[in-house]
Amino acid sequence: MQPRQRRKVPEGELCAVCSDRATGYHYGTPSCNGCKTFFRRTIVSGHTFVCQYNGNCDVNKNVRCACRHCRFNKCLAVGMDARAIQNDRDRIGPTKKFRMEKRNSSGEEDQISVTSSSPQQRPADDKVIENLTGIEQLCNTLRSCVMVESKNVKETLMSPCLLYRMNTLEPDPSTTFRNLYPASMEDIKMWNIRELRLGLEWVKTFEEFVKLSESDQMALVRNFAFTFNILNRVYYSGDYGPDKIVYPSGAYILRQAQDSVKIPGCRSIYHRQMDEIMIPFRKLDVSIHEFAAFKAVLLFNPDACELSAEAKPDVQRERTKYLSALFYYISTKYGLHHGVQKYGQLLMMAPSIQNIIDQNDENMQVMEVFEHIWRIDSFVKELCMR
Amino acid sequence: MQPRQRRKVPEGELCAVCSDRATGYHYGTPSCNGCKTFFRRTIVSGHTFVCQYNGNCDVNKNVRCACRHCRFNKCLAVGMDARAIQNDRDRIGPTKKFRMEKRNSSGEEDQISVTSSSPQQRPADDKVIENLTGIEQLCNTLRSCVMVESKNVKETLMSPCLLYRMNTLEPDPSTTFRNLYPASMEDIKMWNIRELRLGLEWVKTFEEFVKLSESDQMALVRNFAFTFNILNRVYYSGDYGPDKIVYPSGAYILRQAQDSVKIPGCRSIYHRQMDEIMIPFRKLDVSIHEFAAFKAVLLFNPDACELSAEAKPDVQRERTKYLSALFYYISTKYGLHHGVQKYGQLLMMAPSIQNIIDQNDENMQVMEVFEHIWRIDSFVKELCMR
DNA sequence: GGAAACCGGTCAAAGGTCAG
DNA sequence: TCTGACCTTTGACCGGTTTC
Repeated sequence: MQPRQRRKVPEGELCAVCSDRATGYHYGTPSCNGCKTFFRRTIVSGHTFVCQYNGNCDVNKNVRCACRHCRFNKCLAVGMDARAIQNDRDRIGPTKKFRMEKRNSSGEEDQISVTSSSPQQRPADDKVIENLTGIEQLCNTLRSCVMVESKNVKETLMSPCLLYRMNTLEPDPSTTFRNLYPASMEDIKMWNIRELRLGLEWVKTFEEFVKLSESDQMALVRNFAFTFNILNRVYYSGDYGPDKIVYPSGAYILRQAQDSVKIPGCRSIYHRQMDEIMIPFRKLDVSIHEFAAFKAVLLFNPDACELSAEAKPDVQRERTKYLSALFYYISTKYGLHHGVQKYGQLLMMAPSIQNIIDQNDENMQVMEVFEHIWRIDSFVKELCMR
Repeated sequence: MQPRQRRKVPEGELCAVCSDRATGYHYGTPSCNGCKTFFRRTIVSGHTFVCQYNGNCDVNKNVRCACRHCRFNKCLAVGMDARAIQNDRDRIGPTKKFRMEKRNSSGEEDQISVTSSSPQQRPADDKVIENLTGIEQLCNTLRSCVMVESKNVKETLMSPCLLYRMNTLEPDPSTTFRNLYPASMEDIKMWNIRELRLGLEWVKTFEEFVKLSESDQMALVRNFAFTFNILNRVYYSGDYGPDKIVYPSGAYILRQAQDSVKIPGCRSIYHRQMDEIMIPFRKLDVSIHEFAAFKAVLLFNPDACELSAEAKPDVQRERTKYLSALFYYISTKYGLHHGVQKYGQLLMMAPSIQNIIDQNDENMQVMEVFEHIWRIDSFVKELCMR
């Protein structure tokens, strides 16, 4: 078992799911015997339930059996973690009637249950996710550090990765939260540049990325830079409701963008960032692990414009690697049936994101036409102009 | 469930109410299935009965149904405890075993549902795929039929679906293959219109689509029409190598589009249709089942522009339905490990497709500016112009 | 080494189903 | 309609393993 913290459940502690008396910490959450068993059975069987009502049924001791969909959702919501479910209890004991005899040739027997894991696969996938998550957290620290802005894109790609030299960096007070205030054009520009620079440091942590030729690196980065920017902006936005994107500094953008940040001739894409990315992320309850893996999938885009034909197979292979890791992470956490749905829904956010990025590109073209008014930073230009 | 004690009912114990064979302790009293169920239903429904006689009717196995008043009184008299009755539970779905009609010697599917359970599971998914495939094949026949072009989009959406009236239609000789030849602008226009009309017939086969309001139908259709067009074009293109898209008539488009079909000011998107859709489809060996399900996923886009907020949840639910069905189809066919990869790769084609569609939209804008030269068909305009 | 904590397994007894 | 044989689901309890 994982080194889960062993704690004593306080006398009188209640089940986080149904408020019955908790019998201990089960799957990481104080819970009663009923909810504990219900959660395990649901994961192991892979059952998926459909709410007969609106998906917001009450769950308490008296009615906990009334809607299995909402009960299971509550289990997940209060933090029950399916990874604490053990599937190989019979490693020594001969209690189990039938053992999965062997996976010779066909290998089809693992079609259905998550529990019959392919042993060589999951540890590797876990490692991948763990690694991505670590990088993600480093990134979150770097976001609030002083970053020199002297280098251009190519120079930055060639330089050693800042994420591994964080001890040499100092916090930047202009990034820290004081209070909410409407973002100015300057705020938005500052955060764009900062996030794009962060993105360059981030991509350098991928071994397979660094192996690519300079021009292939540029192709992937130019394809991905603004996606990285927008995804981080909305994912790490403070949650002040569905109508505000809030930067770490407290600067916010409203659904109906303030006049001061509107650009004539450009269609606002902020409301779409909220409706099609921020809200779905929150609804899907995307964890930092899933978020990091999703970004890796998007970075390794074999269809990136100007990517060389030679690099495509490698890029595709990396994408597949992160897709698999993401799937195993999600299906282990949520069970196969729910996992399949969450995985599908997450991936199907990609076309909407692409569409928003395309709209942004178009806006940049417009801004370029009025260059004398809306000067686009040269760094941003290098990364985002076609 | 508050079992007072864990005890087994002794062999040959009789029902305390009617002296039938007891199946266990129910509500604190050894009783038969009939009296157990009768007691619960009476309590839950709140019915009160009146005795037709003197209130002292005999209650035994043979006459226990004669007087419900006296049966219920006896239940109480022998100690059945209404406090052991619980609240309503969730539905559990069909309990009768059903056989898969497919003949399959390997007996593997017994793993899946030895005893069936919740309403939506694999058999439902199979049905979904089967249904989509049937429609897909009807579509392929309709593609080569004479189609009147008199109606506009809304009228077409209101009319009965042609796919169910194919016997009234005649083959259109202009669609049949004679020989390969370079497509003219007229060929391309003709096939665009034909495929878009086909798309309107196709969407009408979706029950959930037809249920939507007129404006929501329009939102989905306008979002999806050109995707349907391009996907069918490349999926059903004859395979004459990676550099040709070939219409059923034999008209072909080259990777480097012929001058005759180039539009000044517009970026060619044909090579991208080949590289990012046609070739991946072939590499992934996408079957007609998978292709049909993938299109259904793309049709039900909850982020479609101008889709009403009320319709979003329904659209999302449909998307999830087809995502699940697609996954189960693929994972059954390829096994979990390879299935996950194929599923992920297929879904991740969506952003590239979106990008191509966006480029096409932009081209349409350009064409519109030169309207006097490139007249866009009004039907196409209705479906594809923003 | 022993107690505490939490894992999965068990099965009597709840509720749900659907021909008859 | 109501009934009840037959089905699934539930959860208190148990033994085993791991962690202090």
